[in-house]
Amino acid sequence: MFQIDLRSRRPIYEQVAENFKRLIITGALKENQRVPSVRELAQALTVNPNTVQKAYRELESQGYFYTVLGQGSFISAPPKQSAGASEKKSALYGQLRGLLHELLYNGEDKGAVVKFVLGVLNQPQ
Amino acid sequence: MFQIDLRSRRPIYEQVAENFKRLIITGALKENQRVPSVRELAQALTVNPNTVQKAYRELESQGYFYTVLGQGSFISAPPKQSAGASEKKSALYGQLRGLLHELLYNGEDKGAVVKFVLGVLNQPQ
Amino acid sequence: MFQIDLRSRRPIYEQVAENFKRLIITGALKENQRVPSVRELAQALTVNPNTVQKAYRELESQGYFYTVLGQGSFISAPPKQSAGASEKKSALYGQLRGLLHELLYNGEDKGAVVKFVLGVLNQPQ
Amino acid sequence: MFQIDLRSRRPIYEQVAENFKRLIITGALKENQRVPSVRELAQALTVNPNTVQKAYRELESQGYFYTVLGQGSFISAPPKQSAGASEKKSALYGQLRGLLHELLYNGEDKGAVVKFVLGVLNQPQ
DNA sequence: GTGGTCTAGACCACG
DNA sequence: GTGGTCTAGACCACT
Repeated sequence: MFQIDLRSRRPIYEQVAENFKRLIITGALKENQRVPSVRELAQALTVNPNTVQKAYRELESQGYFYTVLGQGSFISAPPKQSAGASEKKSALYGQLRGLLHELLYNGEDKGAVVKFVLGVLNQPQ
Repeated sequence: MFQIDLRSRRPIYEQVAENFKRLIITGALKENQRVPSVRELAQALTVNPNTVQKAYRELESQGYFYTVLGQGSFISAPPKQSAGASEKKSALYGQLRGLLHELLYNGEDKGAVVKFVLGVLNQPQ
Repeated sequence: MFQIDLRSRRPIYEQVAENFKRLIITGALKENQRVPSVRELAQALTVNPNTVQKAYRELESQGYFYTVLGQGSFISAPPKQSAGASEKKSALYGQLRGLLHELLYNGEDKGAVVKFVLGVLNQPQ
Repeated sequence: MFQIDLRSRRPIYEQVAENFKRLIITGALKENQRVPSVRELAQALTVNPNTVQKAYRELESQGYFYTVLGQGSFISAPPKQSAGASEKKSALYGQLRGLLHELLYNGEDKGAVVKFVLGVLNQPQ
């Protein structure tokens, strides 16, 4: 499904959660699709089941997963426009600003950045 | 100078370093400008001098600061275009792609994103 | 494992790091081998764990060690031939030139130096 | 005469001493040649006279300089073969071994190293 | 048990 | 006064 880097300073459970978020956000995992069970994934990644469990709990609490008792975990629908959404989006915009500044600071050409952004935004989901 | 969140899970020294990086890449701190002494900043933030020291040390090892013995720490010049730079830039582009996807996933309009990006890129440094 | 000189002007953490580098570049410590835990080594050297930690941290940031959370620190693989490598090698050559001049200045015979160099280079790793 | 790097972590007085040693060892400064006065050199390098003074003291105590009261400092003759010499040479050989290992560890070719060493040793002093 | 963070407080070298 | 080192001791997150 994906690889985790045991050597990374980042906790494994965060890496697992991050990977799921990425797959969901990019559309690789669709709404209501079933995800592997904790034990299956733990075995596949050769990590402790507790670690995967922790990742799933986090994903569920952040609204990316939902769980049906006895059936497993599933991908949630994308968020509706709610009160908290604009708050989250402004946080994302803040990160985006920082990233753009960092690219410029590292000598990247503005045109290249714009081109890249347009390329990403226009690719079909 | 800036605020840190003592309650955050993020280590204090990382927050300090992150804030300095932000101020440097956005151009708020200029080349060769002196930064507060370890003791001064520690007092201002009400943290232990060792903690600030750790942040400064990291900033120095990453090339953002340089130190003159007995005189203090100073802002380094922006990185030259070296061989390692492209590696760093591709990492930044990877983060950028993820961020753009996340904005779209949260229902943000493509036009608004493009507008924001152009706004950031065109503002005078 | 090795000895450090508590009286030396050289910081303890640098001595520790230096010793590990020596063991790594001479091949005494192999890739992926586990190194003593911070606490173990601190006890063995009768220094503070923070001091050993600092050494390990530096070795990690310089690419000699890698860390697996909750499991310990390990020896990294030798560096790939990257762009920055030639820069480092030319620095080493500069030191080598100085060292050779110093040997000659101290009256050492050229033949003896050459013999020594060939001996070191040809010994099996 | 030479440049010092104020940004280096290395103390200025050590840099000054090191530079003199280098010039003496490579034969750029000859026996009995007069060196600049402390004040002259301090002005030329724009550093504190105390710092230059400290460097000169160190060079004198290590036998590279000798001082004639009221006339200034001069370059000493190369060391005769004394009891301490072999001790120093074995230390230099130790450093040499380390340097050679480090070059190999960084992927340098043995032939290139040998060629470099021969080149340095055969160049006229 | 592992590494990582933080504090309090002391001492040193450098300029 | 500046950064740098070190200790003792506490607490936390991860596996």
